[in-house]
Amino acid sequence: MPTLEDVARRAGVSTATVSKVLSNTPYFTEETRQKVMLAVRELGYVPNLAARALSSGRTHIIAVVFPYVFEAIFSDPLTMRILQGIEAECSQRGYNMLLSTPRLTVDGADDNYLQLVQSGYLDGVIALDSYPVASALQPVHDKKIPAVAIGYHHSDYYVRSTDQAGGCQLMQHVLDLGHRHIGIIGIPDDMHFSASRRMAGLREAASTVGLELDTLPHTYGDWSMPSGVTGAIHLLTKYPNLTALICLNDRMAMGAIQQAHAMGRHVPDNLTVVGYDDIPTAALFAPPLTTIDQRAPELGQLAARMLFGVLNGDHPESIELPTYLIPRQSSARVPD
Amino acid sequence: MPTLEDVARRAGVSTATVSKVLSNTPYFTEETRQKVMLAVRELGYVPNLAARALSSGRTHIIAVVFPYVFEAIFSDPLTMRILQGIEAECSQRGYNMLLSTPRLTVDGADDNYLQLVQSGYLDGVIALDSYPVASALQPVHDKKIPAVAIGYHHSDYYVRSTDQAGGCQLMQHVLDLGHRHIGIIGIPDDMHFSASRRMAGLREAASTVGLELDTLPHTYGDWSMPSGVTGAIHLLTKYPNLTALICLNDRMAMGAIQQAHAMGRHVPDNLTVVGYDDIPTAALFAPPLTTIDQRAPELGQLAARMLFGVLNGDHPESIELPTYLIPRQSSARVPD
DNA sequence: TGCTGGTAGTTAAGGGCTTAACTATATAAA
DNA sequence: TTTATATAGTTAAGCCCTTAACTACCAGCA
Repeated sequence: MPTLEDVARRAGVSTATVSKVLSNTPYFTEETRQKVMLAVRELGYVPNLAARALSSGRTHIIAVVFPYVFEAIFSDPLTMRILQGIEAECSQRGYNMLLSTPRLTVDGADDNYLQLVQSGYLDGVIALDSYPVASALQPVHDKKIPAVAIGYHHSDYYVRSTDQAGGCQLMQHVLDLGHRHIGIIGIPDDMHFSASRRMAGLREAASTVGLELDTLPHTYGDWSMPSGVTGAIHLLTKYPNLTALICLNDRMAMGAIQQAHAMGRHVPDNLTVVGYDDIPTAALFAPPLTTIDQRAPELGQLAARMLFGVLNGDHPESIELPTYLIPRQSSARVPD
Repeated sequence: MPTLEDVARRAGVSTATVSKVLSNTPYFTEETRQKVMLAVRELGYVPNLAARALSSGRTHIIAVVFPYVFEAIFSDPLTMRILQGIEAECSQRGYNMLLSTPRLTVDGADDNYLQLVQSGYLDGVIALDSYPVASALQPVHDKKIPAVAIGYHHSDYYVRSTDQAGGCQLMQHVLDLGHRHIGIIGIPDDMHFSASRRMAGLREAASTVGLELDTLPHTYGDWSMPSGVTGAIHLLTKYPNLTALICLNDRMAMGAIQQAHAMGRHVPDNLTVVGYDDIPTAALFAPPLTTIDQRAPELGQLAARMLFGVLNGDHPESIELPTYLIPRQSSARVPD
């Protein structure tokens, strides 16, 4: 592989000149530029990124961090949509995405991840940071690496969805349809910040009609579809008079609907079920799912833009992205 | 940040000793090892990966390449499952995954990708390489970087699913249920190798009952759900006597089912629809989808294992992974 | 004329690690 | 006793690039 020196020799200039021409520094004659570029092309020169990284301290790699907590992060369709948003920005700016999935426990992240963060390999980090158990960005902040959080752990820069408002919209929708016997399939409060915000939203909306959230029948799942099934069994058996089920994500809602059907309840005639996230499948489900769109790709895209802003020395404002109620056929007016 | 030299000074040995102890070279007294490790711990030393890469030529980074052709790769749930398999192996071996999504056209891949491949950043590459338009691994092979293909482009090492056998199983299932008026929603042959293999499988099975595949009504989609809707409109309108629809992936099948319902056909009583891939949603769909499981996570995992084999100087055997028919409720015996 | 300041390019010092080549000692074999 | 060999550690070159500091030149101006 040709090196800078080869190019310099061929172009009849110093390596410094080549380096500077390539990084588009001013103060060079057009002629020198041409000479250098010609040599680069003739030799098929491509800079060695490791050398560049060592010498300049910039790797052009950003890490995208999806912590692994109680569930493989890859089973969540949201992950991909966020990733897609980030990818679009990175590829446009010539940055590379390193995908890291640290195992996160109360003791913090695993050693592999810690090493990676300390290794000097990363120009910046974007992390899904919403697990109360620990912050994936902690070691990143300690090392003073530019970082953007998607979520609720403390970070100078973050993007997040207005989860509380989303929860509020969802409950409001159900209440507007006349439901008062409402069951909740949630997530343990200490598992996920977004979940507890959504719960707070539910509580807020419920209180406007004098309903106390904590008195409503509720159970906990783990985001997965099967846990929605289990949750529905529990609630519908114990509280057969329920007319609506609010689930904190779409996959649990889909599980709940499936189980409701299996138990002879018809959705939505006989039972309203709503979810959260608007994953691609939600629209295709039978019945199509009423849910909250939290604009996941935008979340990723904005996080990436913010990070590049920080890398350029800016101090971008953190962002809260609004949510949108997507009413579909899984929710209906309470039967008289 | 402490460097090797700091550690060496503190431990009272040379930098070479530290380096070798850390990389677990033989010929050191237990005492020296302890001294070095102690100094490492006391200083919180973490090797600088860029320096290590520059000097050793190994970065501990492998690229996972999902080319971008006519559809954002992130909209395919398969992608994630493959990624999951790869991730499991990498994290276990302390390798990092760089996610790259080159834009692939007849002129080859985009410059960003080409640069990345040439940059010396990559110890190895795993690529989804099934697009006839171009091979994402071409530049990787040219550069003699160890690589494993998931797909059909030429590569010394590859894993692939037995797509033809899968197509065969799918058609056989439909034939066994007594269907003879069968419509196909496929993919243009020159779009995707796997798709054309699956078609070959359909053809093979059809011929065993004297049915000529090319005489069957067929149309083309692009893997997406909406294209399944369009395909179903086309086929069911023009050929109302069809009793079965074979779709080359699940998303198109789900679109087709949705459209069939909209047109007053009941699946499966009135129309059998089958898909391919067994994406997570397939089991949750209404009705649950009969499909082919191609073991995507294993595909990823095996590819990663193979790559690490190659990196260790082995010459692993390429692998063809069998497919499994998953009969569910979207297919039924042809009505008399 | 002498000075300032902008333009064009060079020199050379790192950046932090790996590793080939070497030295030095202890042990075993001849 | 000498020689070969395994063990234990060191020295220093090299990986390829960036960049601070420097030289050299020229135009403009008091």
